[in-house]
Amino acid sequence: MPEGHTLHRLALEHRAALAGRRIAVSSPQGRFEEAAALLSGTRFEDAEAYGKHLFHWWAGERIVHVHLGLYGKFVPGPTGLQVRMRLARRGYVTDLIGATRCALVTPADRDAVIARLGPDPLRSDAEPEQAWARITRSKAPIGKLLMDQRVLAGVGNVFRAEVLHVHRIHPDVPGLRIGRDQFDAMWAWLVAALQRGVAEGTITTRPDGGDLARWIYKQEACQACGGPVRRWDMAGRWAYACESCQREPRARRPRPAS
DNA sequence: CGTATATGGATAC
DNA sequence: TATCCCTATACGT
Repeated sequence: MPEGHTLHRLALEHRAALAGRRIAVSSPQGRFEEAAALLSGTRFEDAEAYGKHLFHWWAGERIVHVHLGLYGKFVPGPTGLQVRMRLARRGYVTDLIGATRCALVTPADRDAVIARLGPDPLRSDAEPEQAWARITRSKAPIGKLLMDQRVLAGVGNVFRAEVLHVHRIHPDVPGLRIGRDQFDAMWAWLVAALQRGVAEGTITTRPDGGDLARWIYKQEACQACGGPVRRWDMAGRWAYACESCQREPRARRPRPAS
C-alpha cells in the first residue's frame, strides 16, 4: 500500500481525527512502549507527510517519525495484531502494524530526514528543478532514479512502472537521455496521479478506472497494446516494461567474441 | 503446516 | 551487490 499518496492520506486523516486533542498512546506489542508512556495523554498537534515519511507532532516539540516500509500500515483498532503504536481517543482508534520505523525524534532529526529527500510532487513547496538536475546529469537508468528518494520523494514501484509506461519510456533509459519535455510531462502526471491516489486511497492510473486498474504494474498483458509484459529484477525490485510501447534507448547487441 | 509475496530502506561488504 | 528488518496474508501440501 505505501507510496507517497498513502502517507499524505494518513496525515490528513490523523490531523482530522487527532489534532488539538489529548490522545492515548500505547504499544501493545511493546516495541514503542517507552515513548508511548511519555506521549500518552499529551496533545497531538499535527500530522505531516513528506514523501513516504509521516511525522506526528506532539506538544513540547516531540515528533514521532513513522516509515511504513514495504508492508507497514495503519488499521482501524483495536486489533489483536502486533500493534507497535496505538493512538486512541473516544470514538477513534488506529493501530500501527509492521512499520519499518516508528520512533520519537527531535525537530532537528525530522529536518535531517527531509534534507535527504528530493522534491515531493504532493507538496506545494516542491521544486521539480531539483529532481531534473539530478536526472539529467545521471547515467543511471531512469527506472532506478525514479525510485531513489533522494531524487524524487514518494514514488514507489507502482508509480514508477505506470509513469514510465504512460510516457512510453523504457526503465533502462539513462537519466541523462531523458528530455526536458519528457521530465516535465512525467512530473505533471505524477502530481495528478498522486493527488488522485490521496483522494481515492488506492493507485488507479487508467482513466476508465475500476479498482486496481493499471497499465502495466503486475499486469499479464500490456493494457495499451495487449502485448506481453516483461518483468525483471532492477536493484532488488521488480521492473515492468512493454517492449513494444516502451522502447529501449538502443538495442542490446551480443558482445563480439574476442 | 510450510513457503512465497508485498506499493521500502538501512547497513554491511 | 548482499543481507537484514518490519508483519500479514494467500496459497500449496
